[in-house]
Amino acid sequence: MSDPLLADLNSPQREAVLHGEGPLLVLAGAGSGKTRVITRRVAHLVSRRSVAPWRVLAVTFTNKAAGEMRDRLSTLLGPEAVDLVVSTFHSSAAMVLRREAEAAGLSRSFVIYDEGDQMQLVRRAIRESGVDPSAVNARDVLWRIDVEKNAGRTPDQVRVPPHQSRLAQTVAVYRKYQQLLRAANAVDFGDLLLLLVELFRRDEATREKYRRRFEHVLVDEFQDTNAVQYELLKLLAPPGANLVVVGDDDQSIYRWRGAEVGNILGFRDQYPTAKVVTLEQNYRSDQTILDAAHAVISRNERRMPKKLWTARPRGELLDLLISRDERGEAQEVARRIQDLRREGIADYHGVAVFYRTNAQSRVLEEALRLARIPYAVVSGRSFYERAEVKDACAYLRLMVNPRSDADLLRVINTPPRGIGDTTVERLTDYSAAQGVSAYEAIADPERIESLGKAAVRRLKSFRELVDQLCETGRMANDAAGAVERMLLASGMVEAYQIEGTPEATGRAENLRELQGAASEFDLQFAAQPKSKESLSPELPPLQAFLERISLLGEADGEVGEGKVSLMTLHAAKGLEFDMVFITGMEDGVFPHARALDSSAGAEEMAEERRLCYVGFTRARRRLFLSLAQGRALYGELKFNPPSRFLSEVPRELFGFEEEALVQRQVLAVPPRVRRRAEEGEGPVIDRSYDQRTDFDGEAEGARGIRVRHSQFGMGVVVQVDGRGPNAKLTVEFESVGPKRVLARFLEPL
DNA sequence: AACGTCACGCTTTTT
DNA sequence: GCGTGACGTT
Repeated sequence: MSDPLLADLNSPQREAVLHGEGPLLVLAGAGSGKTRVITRRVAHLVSRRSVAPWRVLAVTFTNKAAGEMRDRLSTLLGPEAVDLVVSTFHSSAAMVLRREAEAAGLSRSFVIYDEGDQMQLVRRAIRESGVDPSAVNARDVLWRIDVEKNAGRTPDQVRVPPHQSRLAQTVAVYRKYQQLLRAANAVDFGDLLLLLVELFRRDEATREKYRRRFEHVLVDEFQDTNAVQYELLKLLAPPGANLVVVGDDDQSIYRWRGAEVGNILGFRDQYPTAKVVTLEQNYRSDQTILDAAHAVISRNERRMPKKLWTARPRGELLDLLISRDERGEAQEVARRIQDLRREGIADYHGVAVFYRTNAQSRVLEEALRLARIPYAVVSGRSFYERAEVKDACAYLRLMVNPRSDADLLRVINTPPRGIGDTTVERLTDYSAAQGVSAYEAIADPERIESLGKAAVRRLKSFRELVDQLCETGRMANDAAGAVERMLLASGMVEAYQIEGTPEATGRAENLRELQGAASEFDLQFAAQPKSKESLSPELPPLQAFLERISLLGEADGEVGEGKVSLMTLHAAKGLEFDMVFITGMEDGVFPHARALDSSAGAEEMAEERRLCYVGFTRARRRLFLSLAQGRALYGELKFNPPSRFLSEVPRELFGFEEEALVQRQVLAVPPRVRRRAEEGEGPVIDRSYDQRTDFDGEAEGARGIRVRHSQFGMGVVVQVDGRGPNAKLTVEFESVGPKRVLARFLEPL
């Protein structure tokens, strides 16, 4: 037992690492060391069981996770780690698709379209598929296409029941959209997986080739896999194969992106021989935090039973912060952060503030700035989303693949060169009618009869520009040089310089930054050790760079050094902090109003609850839960009740004087609920009874009681007329003074 | 082609 | 309450 790969593992972890042949499901609770299990297992396979590194495929969801795993494996294995295939679903699929481009019906130089390109293409597909443009909405259609692709369905596989003309139209657009993608030699993110599934289904020889190659397949965050991803895994690893999936059903928070918790819950149905190992020892949080998390998550019905425990002490009690409104909340958070720092309990780096929706970040940022607390919003994107950067990328992709209509149309008049909407429309009409790409159409613009002389001339000169760029692209032996020449030839930088405004200067700087990113890439690319077993096909530097920026959002959501981190609860997954603040703990904010909607399925609420579990379990030492009594939402002031998740946490886990809060009339503890609470099992805030009918028969006695109205907030009943839910009450509100309202719109506190 | 204005609608967002 | 997209005006 002196093997250093095993020495510091607990017994289930070791069991997972040492597991021999066949499928394995590792149910890894939050903070239970799952990445450690995967990396050790891979290291063990290679160094103790003589598995060739290139026969191991480890798949993750994010580039960041893949990068971390690769780093850890390099440390464990040294140079041998180079041959391991550690990458995201999408990039490994892209690599295989490029290698097998012909069989998959693609050209090897296909480009990958992002959401903006997709949107543009959908709009065009709507126009060209003959469906009534006013009957469909491009956003909805794109969403639906994504859903179908995530489910693994091609247009032909979508079942349209009779009399569903709307769906039929959507499918027609989907079909056209696919044609346009193929014509442009482009794929979208969904295609990367779907086309590979199709290829593996159709072509047994190719499927066998990869089955043989990947003797061991390991999947991280398995709870987030969607139907196509699972299908791909099943094709690659038939029952009985060495497939190791690691995940936590309780942390499945991407259902709306197609993730299927059912994949992990039902894994044993697909892989009946799978061994199951459950990791429940948590190495991150104090017990109090784990107890709170468990109290919330255990209310979900469809989950694998497990309960985290720690060898660590109980730790501090939870803090509940209650503020008047969202600005008060932000100030309170800032104040607490300063306190923590002053008392030497935490440094900025160890503090994170989470919120349910991005819209909440603004007020928080303002308060932190005012308090001079350094912070960083972890969003993970932005740079590659800027218009000028996207334009530049469109040029780069054109250099590799001029048939890419989305890219060509994007930059045909960027910078302005007198090719207006009318000309573009005539061009696309022509190219659609002729069934050629826009690039092919402008080879000879005279053939487009509808065009005037000036337009023809301008299109010709644009075509020359594109050809020149393609030539440059072919000759380039590094990405940075190609970017530089593109920036010059396209006139982009020049146009911004002429404009001269501070904004334009900023844009020009961003373009330089892109060039900088390219040179950085070139250095890495040159230094990268290449093995002949590498899965990634040999790509010219510019193409490799493009592949990288298409598949890699940005320099992954960096948690700033010496800064407080601000992020959505979703973005928090996988991270950990000493101190965690979760703001907006109100029904309607978190859980989100959409999950509260009675028309929403219970699964929505279950997912919010999992999100809450994710949020809680990010905290190592202290967890601050914060709510505002009133909050500006969509431009109007809303008074939402405290989050139900708060009431699910046992009261003894909170470090406050309940009486004081009741006196401040912040916590609603109606007498009968209080009775249960005093018996020791009740929650702090219980609103499980139906408040709306609570005035029934008691209306006369309602005078003087405190109520809450969803619009007017807190108030006191001063007069009662009538009985039951339709009784008219006069209420003195704190915010707006006296109002007459119906009892059923009030919530007694 | 650039600007204005109006209406809408509105989580989360690994790739 | 704010940003986006669709339309209309100059």
